[in-house]
Order: sequence, then C-alpha cells, then structure tokens
Amino acid sequence: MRNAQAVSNIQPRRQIYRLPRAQRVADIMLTARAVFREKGYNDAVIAEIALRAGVVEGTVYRYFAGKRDLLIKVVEHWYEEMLTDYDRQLHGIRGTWNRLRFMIWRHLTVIHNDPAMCRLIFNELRSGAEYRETAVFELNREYTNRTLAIVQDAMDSGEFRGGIPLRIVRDMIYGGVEHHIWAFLRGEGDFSPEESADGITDIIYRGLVRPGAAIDRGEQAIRRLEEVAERLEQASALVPEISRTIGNASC
Amino acid sequence: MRNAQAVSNIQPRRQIYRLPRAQRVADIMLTARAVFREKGYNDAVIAEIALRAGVVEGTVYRYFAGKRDLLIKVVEHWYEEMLTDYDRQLHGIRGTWNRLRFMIWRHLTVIHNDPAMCRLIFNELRSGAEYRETAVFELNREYTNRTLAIVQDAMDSGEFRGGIPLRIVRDMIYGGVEHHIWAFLRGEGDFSPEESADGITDIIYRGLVRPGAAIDRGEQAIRRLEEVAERLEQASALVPEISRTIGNASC
DNA sequence: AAAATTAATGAGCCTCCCTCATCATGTCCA
DNA sequence: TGGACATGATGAGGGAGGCTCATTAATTTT
Repeated sequence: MRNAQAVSNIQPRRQIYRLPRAQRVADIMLTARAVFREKGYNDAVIAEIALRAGVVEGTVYRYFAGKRDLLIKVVEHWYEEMLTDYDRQLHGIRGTWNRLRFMIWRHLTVIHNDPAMCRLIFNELRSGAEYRETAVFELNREYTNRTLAIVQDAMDSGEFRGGIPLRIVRDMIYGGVEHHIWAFLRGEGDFSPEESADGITDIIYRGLVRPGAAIDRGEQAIRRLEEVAERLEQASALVPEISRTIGNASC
Repeated sequence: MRNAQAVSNIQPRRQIYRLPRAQRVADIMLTARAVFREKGYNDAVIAEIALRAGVVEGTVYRYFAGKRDLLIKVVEHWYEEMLTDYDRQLHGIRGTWNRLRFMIWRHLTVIHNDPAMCRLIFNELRSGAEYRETAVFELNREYTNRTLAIVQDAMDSGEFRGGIPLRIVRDMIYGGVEHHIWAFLRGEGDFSPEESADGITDIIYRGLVRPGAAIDRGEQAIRRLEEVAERLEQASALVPEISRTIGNASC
C-alpha cells in the first residue's frame, strides 16, 4: 500500500480515460449485450455492466435513459445485424414451397444460433408497453411482410386459393415457430431447424394450396423435384461444363 | 384526535383480527389477483396488496414465499376455475372440423374474456425459469393434449393423413392463437373469437386432411420426372464442385 | 387462569435503479 | 503557451420496493 493512501485514507481517483461519445456508447452496448445474454433482463445489474465496461454507473446513465432503454438499444443493434442481406439470400430461391420453407428455416436458425438474445426479445422486450415504438417492432413487421408477399404472390398466381386473411397466415407461421421453440429457449432439449421447418412448411403449404392442383403423392414428388431442380440450378452455375451443357433451365 | 394519542404520540395498534389460515390466504389471493390484473406483475406492489387485503406487508410473506410465488398461486387458482367442465362441453360436439374449431374458439374466448390475466400468464409466468414446475404448465399440457387427441383420432380414422408430428400441430394451433391475440393483449384493437377460430381451423384442417387420389395424367409425368431427378442427383455426386456446394440436401 | 400456540405486526435491512453536484480532460483560440 | 470552454466521467446518495425477524397479541389448550 502506498504511503499517501495509508496516511490520508483518500483513494486517488484512477486515471480517467475520456472516449468520444460514439466509442463509449459502443463499448457499453457491447458489454450490456453480454451481460443481458448471461443474466437475462431482470437479473442483469447496471453496476456490473458499468464495471465490465470500465466505467462507473453514472456514466451508463449519461448515454442511456435507463435500463429499459439500454435493453432496447442493445436488441435493436443486434437485430439490425441479423437482418443484413436477408433479401439477397431469398432472391436466389424459386418456388413458393421453397421460399416459404426458407423464410421459416431462416427464422428457426436465427433462434437456434442465439437463444439468449431471442429470449430477451420474446420474454422481455415484447412484453413491454413501449414495444410498438421500438425499431424492432418495425423491422419485424417488414420481415414478416416479406413472407406474406410470398403468400400473396402464390394467391395471385392461383397456386394458393384466395380469400385467406394474410394476417392469420402470418400468425400461424410465426406463432407456430415461437411456440415450437419455447422449450428450447428455456434450455430444455434441442431442435432441428431443418426438420422443424419441413414440418411447419408442410402444414402451412397444404393449408393454403388450391385443392385439386397437386395432390397426394404428386404433391410430395413435385416438391421434391422443385428442390432438386433448385439445387442443381444453383450448383450448375459454379461448374462451367454443366452450365454450358444445360444452359439456363430456370426459365 | 383522542387524548392518549396526542399526548403520548403512540399510535394504538388497530384491532387485530385473526383469521383461519385458509381464509387469510383466500383473501390475499383475491386481492392480489385484482392488483396484478390492474398493474401487471412488475408494477404491482406487495404493500398495496397487503393494504387492500387489510393486512400488513409481513403477513403476506407469512403465507407466500415471495412475490413470484404469489403470482403463481394466483394464476393457478384462476386457471383451475377456467378448466372446469371443459370436457363436458366438448363431449356434445361431432366431427373433426367442429371439434377442432371448438377447441380453438374456446381458447380464443378465454383470452377475449380476461386479457389481463392472460397477459400475466403469457408475459410473466411463462418467462420464468420455474414455469415447468408450475401446475399451470401441467394443466396446460393436459388441455392441449385434448386437442391433439382429436387430431390423432382423425389420423386413425384416415380423415387426416398420417406421419404428421403432433407436436408441430399443437405448436401451430396454440402458437398461432397466441400470436394472433398479441396486439389485443397490448390493448390495440379487438378481435372476433368466431372469425379468428374459423380462419385458424380452416388452415389447420386443410393442412392435415388427406387429399383425394392423384390425378391420372399427373401420375405418369411425375414418375418420369422423379426418375430424371434421381439420375441427376446421382450424377451430381460425381462432380466434386457440386457435391461440395450442395452438401446435405435438407438445407 | 396460566401456558402454549400461532396469527399479525411493523421497523428496518438490502439491493437496485437512477440523479446530480462536482471534477477532470481534451480542445480551441488569443 | 496558457486560459476559457465544452463535455466526458465520477461517486455519493436518494428512493422504491422486496423481504426478514424480533416482538406483540389473539386464541386455544390444559
């Protein structure tokens, strides 16, 4: 122990590093993300976030209006990362069944990859009264609308029967997914995004498809053929010999 | 003001009424139900519950292990009331479609009649780590199993196609319902249990029902295409670039 | 009527969220 | 180069609310 401390009992303030606002905010948000992930919202303590971010509690409140605001910002940031290049991926997929299946699989995979973060969204963020004002709400809306656009297209083309309220389709897809992963989010067991996506897509597709169009074993066979064609098309683009031979089959 | 008070400044303890344990517990739970309904879990304050129940804060903790325990007991009590004579009602309904529709409608109606209580269950109770130990969890399980029994019966009789994982059916029905009523629970707008039940039942039923026999001319074409797909897939396995790219067929 | 039992009390502890007066540091300009 | 200024950062402390426990008092038992 140094002499000055021992005598005067005054703790010298540690060296203070002043960071530009943006940097400090980023630091705190990254730390907060980790702590929220580990502890959940209620058990996360601002003091710990501050400590691990290398600042004092008051500093957190300088940049965030409160604990709840911090949560919202953290989730928004994460969510925006997630949504990058969704559209580009979907763009390469053909056929209503495949596109629907992709959207569902994708959603399941995000949850599978970061359950703790999704817990925050489902359990904490969405319960709050201010959820509608959140950017997550709006981003989510856009995201689900992309799925509904697929359904709408299929209705327009006659593949799906008409007169189905889109809202209900959305609720059954995303509600079904959520309900499906509840146990996993509670840490009970695992699930396979692939199998689950197959099961959900199967029921939804059959529930919407125009009867008499493609039925029974024809249904399955056609779906499988679509998938094969899809994969072969994508793959063939990579192999000069094949693409020269086959040409573009997708038209 | 009475003299004794003015002089000694000692508040005489008000008359204490000692109630039998069961009575006190019932009183507190009923008050707690009201306060939780009005304020939600987080904004409900034990002191207020105690005050309105005519006891002091410590008394609440004499009968309940904590705030969370109180919530659980309150919800369990309410849930058990709800479930009375479900079976009897279902008994009088014939036909798979009608029975499914009844179960869905019933669920929607419960939510429609007591949104505040359902908010507690969906937003608070079910988020907690101890949900699985709850009686609500078990009661809910039994309840949804009744729906699955209807589906199973229909599969056995051949009305529904086989091989559908029951768990997914359950998730889509109850998840779909929940997602559907989210906005309503947040106090945004209303919904019609009848119309919603029709829409959900419609998709589920069609998603599960056994389709008619395959069409004649489709049959041959499909068989031929299947063979082609088979050969192409096998051939593609011989081209390293493709098999590396495609990988597992299921994603 | 004394003893035993147990319902009920309420002061007060503890943990957190959050505020704010104060201090420190980096920047700009004379 | 040094003083003024803007703003990053501090940390003690206020306040709310969940929860404890030693004490008091009503009721029952002996």
